[in-house]
Amino acid sequence: MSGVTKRLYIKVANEIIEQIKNKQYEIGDCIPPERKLAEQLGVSRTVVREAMVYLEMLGIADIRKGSGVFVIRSTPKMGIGVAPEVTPFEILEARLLIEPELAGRAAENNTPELIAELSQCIQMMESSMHFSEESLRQQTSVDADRKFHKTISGACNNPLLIKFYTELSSLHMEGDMWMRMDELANEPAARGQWVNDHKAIFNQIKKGNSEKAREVMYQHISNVINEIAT
Amino acid sequence: MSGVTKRLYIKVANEIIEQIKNKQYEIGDCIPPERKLAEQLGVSRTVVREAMVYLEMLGIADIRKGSGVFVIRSTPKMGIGVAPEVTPFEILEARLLIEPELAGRAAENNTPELIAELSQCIQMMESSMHFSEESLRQQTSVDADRKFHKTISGACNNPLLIKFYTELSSLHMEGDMWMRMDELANEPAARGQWVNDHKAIFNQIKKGNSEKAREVMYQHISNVINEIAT
DNA sequence: AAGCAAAATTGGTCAGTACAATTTTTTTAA
DNA sequence: TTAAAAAAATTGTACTGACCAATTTTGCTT
Repeated sequence: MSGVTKRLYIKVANEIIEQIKNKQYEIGDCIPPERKLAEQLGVSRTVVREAMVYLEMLGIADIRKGSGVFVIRSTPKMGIGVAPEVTPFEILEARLLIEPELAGRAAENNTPELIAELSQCIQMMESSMHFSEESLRQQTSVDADRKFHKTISGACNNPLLIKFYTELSSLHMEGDMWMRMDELANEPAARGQWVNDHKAIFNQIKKGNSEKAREVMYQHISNVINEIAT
Repeated sequence: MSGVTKRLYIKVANEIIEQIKNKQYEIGDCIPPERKLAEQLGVSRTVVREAMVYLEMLGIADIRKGSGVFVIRSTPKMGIGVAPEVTPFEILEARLLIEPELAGRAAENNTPELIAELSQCIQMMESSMHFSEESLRQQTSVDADRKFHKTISGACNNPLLIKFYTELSSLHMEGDMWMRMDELANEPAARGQWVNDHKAIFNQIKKGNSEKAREVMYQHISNVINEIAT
């Protein structure tokens, strides 16, 4: 084990993970009971329990009351792990790959409900353009944009792709990406382009033209990249 | 809060998350101290602490000794969250989207080190074909395949895409996907095709032809899908 | 008003106790 | 001898009270 860790339970958890990787405990085995672990590692049962909560979240341990703690895997399960450091540009690169596929799939699964939802988003975008109050206008257009893209992702019929999009989306909201995108959406010229992009995407999805839908979505993300880059 | 949850700390954590979403605590605020929370929710401080470990892992809480627990976000940060239920076919669909892009980018960043590593993988694959011992043959070829694709992903210069590939890869290893892929790789005919696919990918990356690299990778994944589907 | 020291607050850790679910052992009866 | 039932041991779950360490707040001194 390396480095100084703030909380003890992290140390304990890492210790156990290391032991698992060293094949001291195989997958399917159960690790020593809390009381023994506490004694072995020279810590209280409290921190061992916290370490178990940690290992359980990582998907490494399966805790069974009355039986013991069993090893499921040696590395954190998918969906869990450190989030990589990413730049806004890298996010957009990933969107450029993922979103056209989502749009294409949405076009292939263009149910009336989907069309209705997307149509509502477009209406929101258009009406927001004439709002007098600036802050409300921004909020409305941002909300509409998020819902538009999220709705499309939901229609792709592949939970993995949905998850990938969700991760991308959450990254946007974390940083100041949205603010910068709002800024550009503020300039009336860009604003028009922005709404037109979404309309084009909507129309191709509505028509069920998946190939075109992919194209216009690609173009849309490209536009966003260009406008942010300038 | 809905449903019966086994562990108390999950209940407590969900309760707090709900309160955050209901704007009882804003982002940046600090939630009540452990002792008060324990009293309010009618549980012991122990389970409140476990709930805090949970919230900290979710990226929702920032725990500062001596100060308090501060709210960072209202939803789990990227990279954290339940893994969706996916079928093998959905995994391959996602690979069909991601991996050609990775191959294309690898072709654009084809450093000598990359070529050397990939070349090594190809050699492993070829030599494994003549192994007499069956189990060793399988293990070697599977290892080589994993390393080949992983190496390519590492060359894409985008941590997000790397993470996506890593998640896909981990999903493969969880289920029995690899076993099925091994089965098909066992049949000598498919085995030759399989090695040829990788050679073709390698050659295009080596040549720096990103467009062709995308194509052959797409073809490779498609082949895998077809052979598994039959 | 500014600086500093004491006190209060708050998370981190510990030890011990009781309880509930499960597993193992022992007992009992066929 | 075997199989079912009962008892005991094991193991995770939860609670309590105490003490420590880092931080913040308070209040006093200058």
